[in-house]
Amino acid sequence: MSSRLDRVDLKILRLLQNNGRLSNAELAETVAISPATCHRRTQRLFEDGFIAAVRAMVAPKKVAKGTLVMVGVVLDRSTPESFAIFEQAIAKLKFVLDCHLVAGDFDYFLKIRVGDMEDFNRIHGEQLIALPGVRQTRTFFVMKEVVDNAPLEF
Amino acid sequence: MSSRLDRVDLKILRLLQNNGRLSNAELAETVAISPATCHRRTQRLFEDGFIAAVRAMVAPKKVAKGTLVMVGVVLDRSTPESFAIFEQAIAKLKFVLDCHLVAGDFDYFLKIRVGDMEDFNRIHGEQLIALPGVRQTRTFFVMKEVVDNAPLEF
DNA sequence: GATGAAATCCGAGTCAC
DNA sequence: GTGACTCGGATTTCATC
Repeated sequence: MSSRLDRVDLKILRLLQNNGRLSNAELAETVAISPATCHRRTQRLFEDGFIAAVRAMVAPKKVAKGTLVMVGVVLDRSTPESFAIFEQAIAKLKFVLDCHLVAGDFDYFLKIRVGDMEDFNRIHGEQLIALPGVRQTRTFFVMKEVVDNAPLEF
Repeated sequence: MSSRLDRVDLKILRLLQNNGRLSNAELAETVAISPATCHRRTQRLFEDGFIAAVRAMVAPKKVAKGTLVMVGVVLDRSTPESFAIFEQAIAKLKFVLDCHLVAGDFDYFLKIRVGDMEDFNRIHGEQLIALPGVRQTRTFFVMKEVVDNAPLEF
């Protein structure tokens, strides 16, 4: 099923991670194999699921999503049912970039992108605390994005 | 400098965000304009910085980075100097995907990807608590990734 | 079973309009 | 903004190891 990766595969993965628009010809030259082979290798990386997707990273500030907020969520009850219902509801909120079930003082951690603080306050009041089973939320406004979404190192 | 976006531009942005490998021809057909026009539009979106980058999303589990951890960090002192030194040091740690300066109970929030818990424990002991000015860290192991890195909605 | 050379075909990028 | 034209790359075929 999941075949192993050799040096060349890893090189291709890293190159495409840094620039998903590299042409097959450029890739082939950089990793020093023929275009035909490179094409086959790359195709296999997609087919075998090593590359989940290729995405254009839209600059958040350019589309009025310049404000980042982290939110810790505690539910009323820690039952599988509560979790399932909460997760279903979360999936519909498009401003939620991350939602992770965690061990510790919170049940969930959310990473949210909105236009500004006012925007967030409205969303918080109307949508977050209204989520099923939410006992409390703790909001951490991001004052500075030091590293956001760094490429995976492997 | 930062020109306005019309319907067509927004469509192109959203399409490329969902599939950064769409050819210009496919794009043009989907948004119902000529390839030449589409090409110029897309080029402009890059030049004007609306698309910061195009990246292949490598499946973390496939490259032994299947364990996600959120870490809250408190520094000894909340001075600009402490912050600057900490941020400089963080930038060198390749396993840190996110690092955000936040308002609230913590100074920084980190999002970290490692191979497994053992891996994290080593890193925590050897690298995280050793970061300059760190008073304490609070670790939140992610037990379930409900939503990770969802595409931006705009 | 993988590779690279060659051959075909299609899209990128540029032009005039 | 469109349509046409040219060139280079994507993709397939095939012989080879």
